[in-house]
Amino acid sequence: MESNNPIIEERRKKAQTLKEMGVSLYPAGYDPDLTAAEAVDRFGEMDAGALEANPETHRMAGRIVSRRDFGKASFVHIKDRSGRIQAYIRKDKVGEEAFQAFKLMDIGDIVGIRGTFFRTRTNELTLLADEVRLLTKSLRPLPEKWHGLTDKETRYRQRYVDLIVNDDVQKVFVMRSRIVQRIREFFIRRDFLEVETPMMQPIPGGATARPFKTYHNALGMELYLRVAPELYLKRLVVGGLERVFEINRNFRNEGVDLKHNPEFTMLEFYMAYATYEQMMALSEELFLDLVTDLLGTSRLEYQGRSIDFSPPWPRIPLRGALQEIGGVEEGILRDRQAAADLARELEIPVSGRDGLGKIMTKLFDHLVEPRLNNPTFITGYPTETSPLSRKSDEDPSTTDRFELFIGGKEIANGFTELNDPDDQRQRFQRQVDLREAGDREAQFMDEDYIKSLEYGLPPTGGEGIGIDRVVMLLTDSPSIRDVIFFPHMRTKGE
RNA sequence: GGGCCGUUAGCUCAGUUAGGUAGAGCAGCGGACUUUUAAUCCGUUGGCCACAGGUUCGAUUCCUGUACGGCCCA
Repeated sequence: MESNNPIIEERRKKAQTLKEMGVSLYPAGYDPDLTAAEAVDRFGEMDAGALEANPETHRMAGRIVSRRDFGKASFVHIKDRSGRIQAYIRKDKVGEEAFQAFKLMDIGDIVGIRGTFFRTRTNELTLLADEVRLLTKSLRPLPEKWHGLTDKETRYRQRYVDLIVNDDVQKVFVMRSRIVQRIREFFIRRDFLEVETPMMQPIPGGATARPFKTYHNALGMELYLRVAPELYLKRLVVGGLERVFEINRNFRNEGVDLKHNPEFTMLEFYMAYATYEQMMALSEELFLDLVTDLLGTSRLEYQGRSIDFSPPWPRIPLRGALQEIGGVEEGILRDRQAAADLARELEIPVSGRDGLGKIMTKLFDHLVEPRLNNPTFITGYPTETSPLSRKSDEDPSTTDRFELFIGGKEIANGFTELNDPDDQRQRFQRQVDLREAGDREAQFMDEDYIKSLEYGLPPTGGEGIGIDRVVMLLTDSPSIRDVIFFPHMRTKGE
């Protein structure tokens, strides 16, 4: 395809020459005994004299990321999983033949270097090579050292290049891994069981979203990629597992933007005998644990704004938030027509089948959500838009449900679970009616789930947290694509 | 889905004001150089200007469409 690229041609020539010299281009394995970070740990405090007196020899391996040549010597930086370290290769140390071979190695090649440590005149800890071995020949040129790779399309499509060149990228994904690990520990410590439930479901349930459809040949049936694990996890609570959580992928057939990728990672957890109020308290604990452990403070900077995680976090009913923060008059929130008129004024599309509750949530998304910077719970979601939540004992038009907003983004959604099978059937039926009226996001009737409720789901609190968005917050990333290794993009024709 | 913007060397970018078939830095290649770190110095190669049409004597430049991307809105 790019065989006419002169740089690649040049590298293939070098590879050929190396081969002819008897150098293997792709030897098997190596045996490094030290990483860059370990080298700094072990020798970072030693001064030039102490290092000189230290005869320890080590083998290190990594990719050459920079190179400064002299006639009979060269400085390179190699990069391994822990960081970068400089090495100094001298002809008189490695020998004539090896130095000839080294001259044919490029930025991008992966090498193994054995030697002792010393300090340069500029005091940089450096590995003085007595052996350099080619471990993998690289045929493609890397982006330049100074500006690096900034083109977003290339960064996402060729994440491997992004990772080689942009050190901060790896930091984001290391943080992502730590966040997930810390979340696991948090729940396991509280006697939750980590479980896995179907990603392919005959009836996609648990969230209001359009699913992806697929087909199972042997079973001869249509399946959907799950939009949420919720209904399966609650079946497990029916089965007596009482405290379960799952961290896994959900799939939603919707657009791609700064906050949405068609597949994303969700944490859901369910706790028998808990209420949505306890779930809110648990959320505060979880986030405080994450932020203090991983960032060392209860405050973080996100896109230039400071977010303070110190509990307790405000809990504001949806209606109240619309009035106090959104500036909507109370009367409008009692009258479907008035609310719909306001929405249209704000250029928010309203469908004829939207009830007052649905319109209120649309107004909320527009007027209030972007302004909730510090962690805030919004409660009292309309029953109409909450088909799996328990109705409030005080006001059956609302539910025992909350959403958590941080940094102007929806981060979590939790509620006291609806465990009355007859009520659940009616709620599903309402969704089915909406679907028949043309709402492609409406949910399906799930008879087996109702059956499970008929066996008895204990009073239970449940919650879902969007992991990608949490990672965005803790890594100060503006786009969800920055926290997903391979975000979805259109394939490019050749 | 709609609007605006972008796509020029491996990478980062100029150039197109008012049409005359392209330039820099880095990387590469050749040479000098055994403590550099954006190494330095001398020399030098490299382009289907995203793709397809149109206008024109002539298009990277103007027009239309397509693809992909970015940002904003829904």
